[in-house]
Amino acid sequence: MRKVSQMVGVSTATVSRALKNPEMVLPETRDKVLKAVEALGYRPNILAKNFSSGKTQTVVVIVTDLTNPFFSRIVQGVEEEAQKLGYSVLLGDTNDDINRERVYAEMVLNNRADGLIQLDHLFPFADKDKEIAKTVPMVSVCDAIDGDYAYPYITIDNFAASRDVAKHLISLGHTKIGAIAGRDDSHVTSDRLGGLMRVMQEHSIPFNQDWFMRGGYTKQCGKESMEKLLALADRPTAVYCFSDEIAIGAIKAIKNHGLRIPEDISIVGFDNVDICEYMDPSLTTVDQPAVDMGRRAMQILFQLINGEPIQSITEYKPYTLLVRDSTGPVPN
Amino acid sequence: MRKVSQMVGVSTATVSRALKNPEMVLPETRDKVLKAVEALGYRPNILAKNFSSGKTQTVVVIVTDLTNPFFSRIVQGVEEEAQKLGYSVLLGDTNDDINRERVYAEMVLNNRADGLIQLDHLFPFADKDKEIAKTVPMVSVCDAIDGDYAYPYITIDNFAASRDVAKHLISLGHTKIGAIAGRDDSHVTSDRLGGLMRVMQEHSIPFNQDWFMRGGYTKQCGKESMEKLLALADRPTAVYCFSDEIAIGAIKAIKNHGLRIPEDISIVGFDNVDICEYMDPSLTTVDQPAVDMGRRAMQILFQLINGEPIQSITEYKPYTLLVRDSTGPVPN
DNA sequence: TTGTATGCGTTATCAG
DNA sequence: CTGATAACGCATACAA
Repeated sequence: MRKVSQMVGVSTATVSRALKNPEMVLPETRDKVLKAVEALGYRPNILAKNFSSGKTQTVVVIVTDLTNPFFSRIVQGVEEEAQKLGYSVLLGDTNDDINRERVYAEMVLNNRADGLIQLDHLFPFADKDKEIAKTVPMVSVCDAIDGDYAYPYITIDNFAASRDVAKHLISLGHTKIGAIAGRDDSHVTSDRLGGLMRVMQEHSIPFNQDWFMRGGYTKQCGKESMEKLLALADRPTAVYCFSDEIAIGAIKAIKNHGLRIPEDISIVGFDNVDICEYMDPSLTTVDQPAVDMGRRAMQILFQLINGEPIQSITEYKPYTLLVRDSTGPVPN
Repeated sequence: MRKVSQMVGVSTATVSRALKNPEMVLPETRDKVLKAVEALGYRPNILAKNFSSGKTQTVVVIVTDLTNPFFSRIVQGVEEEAQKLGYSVLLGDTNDDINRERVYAEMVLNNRADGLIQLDHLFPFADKDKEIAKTVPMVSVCDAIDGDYAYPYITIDNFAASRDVAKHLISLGHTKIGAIAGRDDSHVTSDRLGGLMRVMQEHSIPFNQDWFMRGGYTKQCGKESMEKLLALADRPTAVYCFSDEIAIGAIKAIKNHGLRIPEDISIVGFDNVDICEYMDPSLTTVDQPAVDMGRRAMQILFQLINGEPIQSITEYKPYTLLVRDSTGPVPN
């Protein structure tokens, strides 16, 4: 910048103004400065800018598993919006490791980032940082952050979505309904389970605890859980999987077992990732607007960072039950 | 930091040394400093550190489509290694938009990042930055950067892998072999196509240009390409897809068309993403060690950033042809 | 409108 | 071994 100012014969302050507040500078001077900038190939040093301003124009996104396409689509949404708002995205794939979660959360405390988007329900900070963490801009997607915090979050109405799933299965004649959940400690899980149980109860259908499995959101977990269900003497005729990944694993287990979908067992997934349409059979699932949720999370984080007021802590996005070929009438 | 120094009664320089070069400071002083740091909850301001050092300890990863699980696994590898080496990863999902590519590439020129990992073969910088770009630490994965550059890259021997695929199909009796490529302008494509054609030639099998389709690496493109092949009067009995995503789309098209795999048409994929094993039929594919490739790219980038010598521009990783159920004997 | 001067937090240099 | 001080590049308050 000094070189530019010398070349034009003005002060560095003028150069700075010409670039950042063009209207504060004579058009004539401005043009000369811009020409010199061009000629010298000057690039503002963002490090200095950040240092001086105390802002990084960067946000951290914490995700447990980037290979889950539902999460990667949310990240895409976050990033798209971040770029529009002039922010960069630091990726934090934790691989379910709590220590890495801490590392990424610390980035906000260290001024490496201005805010945090959590695609999980865990409070990512260490206990000793609890207090200071209350002041950091953070938004979560899908679920509220565990504990007594007031961070905003974007989600869908999991309870209502589950009711729709339950009604769909019951309308097909199913009464022996099982479920495979991803985690056993999140609101998402309890809301989805709650919606399912409520509707079953309304129809006087008993809920069999033996048909409720818990594990991760992965294909592998889905396969293992389904294998356990298949080993039961009395099996469910429909299984509601709390993610498409789980459903994919479950379907594999069922086919390995020599059974057909949906003739022998109906399967419902959750998320509506791309692959659902390409599955055989195509997967009945609940569509979550992943990209939109990511975008919206970034918008709200932006407001938080800039001290703007937030309308509401919880923001619900629309969901849709997509009935495809993996669900069918109950077998006789 | 000033507070800490005042509390202990030393200078800020001593505090800095106690934290960064503990051996340069009396153990006694050091302990006092560390205690004060703890007591005051002092956190080094990374912005200031970066500014002072001119380094960001950050790298940018440019990826065209994060939802492709092959890419997201490479990114996972990059990130894992980056964290080990003390670096953060700025994510740059370009969605095939050349402008976004530029934006991310500029981050290195602006001192927002110290290096760049390109998961694509495009030269990401604008023409005007061509010269300066030659000095930036950059590594690519899968393919060499287009143009006359000497950036290191990590890949597999695509030519040899394709030869293995071709031999496998020919050993099953196939002579009518088609292919669906992702792009028509990369080394990856020409190497894979070259390996296939070479082996066919060695077996005096003609290569039919009508059976060679080009498009993106997506499921959608795979489906569309396959539909065109199916519409042909004379169809291939085996189709080699240059990504698993393409293969998934192709399989859907074949099933929609009422044909069976592999009884009517054999399908080979590429990459060995997780879903391959869960497909019906499970997908014959070429395994690429995605996580390793990402890790290694980060290691080499690290060397580049630190001015260490690179052994070789090209680094080949081992691949494996995994024969599963989507390939079978040629139909009569 | 423009120039001068200062500060941001850390590290490095040099002196003590 | 430790203290004082300069320097990094930019933005801005204040002066002219």
